[in-house]
Amino acid sequence: MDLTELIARGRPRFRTATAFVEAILREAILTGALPGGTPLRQEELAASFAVSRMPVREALRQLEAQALVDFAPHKGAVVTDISAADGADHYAIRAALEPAALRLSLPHLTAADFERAEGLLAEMDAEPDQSRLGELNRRFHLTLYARAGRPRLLALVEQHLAAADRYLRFHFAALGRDRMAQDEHAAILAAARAGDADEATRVLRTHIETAARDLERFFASRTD
Amino acid sequence: MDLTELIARGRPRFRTATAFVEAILREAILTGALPGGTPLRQEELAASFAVSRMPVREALRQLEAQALVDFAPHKGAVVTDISAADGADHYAIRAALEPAALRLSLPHLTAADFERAEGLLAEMDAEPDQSRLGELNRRFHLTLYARAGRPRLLALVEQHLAAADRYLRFHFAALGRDRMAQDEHAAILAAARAGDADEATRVLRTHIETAARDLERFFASRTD
DNA sequence: TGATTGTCGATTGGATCCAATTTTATTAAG
DNA sequence: CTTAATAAAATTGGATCCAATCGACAATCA
Repeated sequence: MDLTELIARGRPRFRTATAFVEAILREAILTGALPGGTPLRQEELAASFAVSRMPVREALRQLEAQALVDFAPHKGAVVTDISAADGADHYAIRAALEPAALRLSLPHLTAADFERAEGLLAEMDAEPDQSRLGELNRRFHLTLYARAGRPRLLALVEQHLAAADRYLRFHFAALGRDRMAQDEHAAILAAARAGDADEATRVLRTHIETAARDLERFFASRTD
Repeated sequence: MDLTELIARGRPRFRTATAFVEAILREAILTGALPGGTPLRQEELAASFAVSRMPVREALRQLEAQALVDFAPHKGAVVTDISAADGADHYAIRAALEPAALRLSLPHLTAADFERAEGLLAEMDAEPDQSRLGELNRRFHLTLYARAGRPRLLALVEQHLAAADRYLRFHFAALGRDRMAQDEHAAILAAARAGDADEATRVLRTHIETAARDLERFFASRTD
């Protein structure tokens, strides 16, 4: 288990030990540093974080509610496994939520927002580090939804965008970065800029559903 | 604070004290027994539940992740306030998720499922107790989505359906039970039975959006 | 030989205790 | 009388300790 790097920096950035542990663990799970199925022993984690078992326990509880770990009474916590079915589940949620968020947000997007989104696309084209692409992709999407004025909806979208990051590496493995759908991103941005909500949400939904199908195909070919 | 009745029965139904506390608190919040804004003192709750403060803390953490309580460091937990904005947020999420769930579920619904849904509508017509209507309404909706085969999506839908229950009482206060949209429910069921996914999801979305507008109007008239 | 039961080790769940922080009450100054 | 500073009380965050439960392995019996 290689959490030491993540732990080393940024300890005092957090108000409470629980928040600290929770943030680092979530990061580790979403980036794949802690793969699905990894058992999370409380004492071991507590030693790594140099805290007692209690903040670890509370952090694990919160991660459980976010569906990032599975909790079994007296058995312990395990990093939620990724699977074809789970991936399809996440993408189905994204396909439902994100077009709705975009539709609400679009009328209130400013020129500066579009500039920022376009900048993020350019960054993605130039970014060599695969692990940072997920965050850029997330920020691009969230920029377009940011003006929806629905905090809960946005929190849900952000959560499932982050969860989808766990599957992003499979897209790379299967298709390479060329297929990272930059053209689709550009099409979404263009339609949004033109104020065409129907077209923008349609392209966005297709974008997400295409990614879901790619993922499904990858898993299907892998089980052979 | 009147939790004693809820606490008294059904203590040994749960495997752990944390699960027990969490279930009762969620029930109390969703039914309105604990109104929005209520501060949740750990020691006080621990005494009520006859446990120590620790299971209370873990339960509160989980409820925080479910957006039912707000947590502030060193300040404590407070039952999340209901408001026009928050209600609109929940209904926006429902309007996005539920049609998607219905569309996935519809092709796999059986005759028995439709029977069950119809039975629930009949029960709603006959039910005099307002507090049980929320659960019946929830079960009607969930019956239609149950075959979606997407556990996470269904869990999200269930969570936000339950959250919407907190606003159901306002519908009663404003419109009375006649306006409880039984005709809309019947229309959704009829379209689903006919296998018309487009019509069923359209009516469902309208159903949710109408409820959202009613709620908004009620809040608007209330602030005068 | 195979199934069942019992014991031991490991791990989590829960309780109590202490520390840190916030809030409230109090006092002093303007 | 209001306000600022400060001290005391209340409340939460974290650590340590004990109890309960689960898993594995061994011993026993059919």
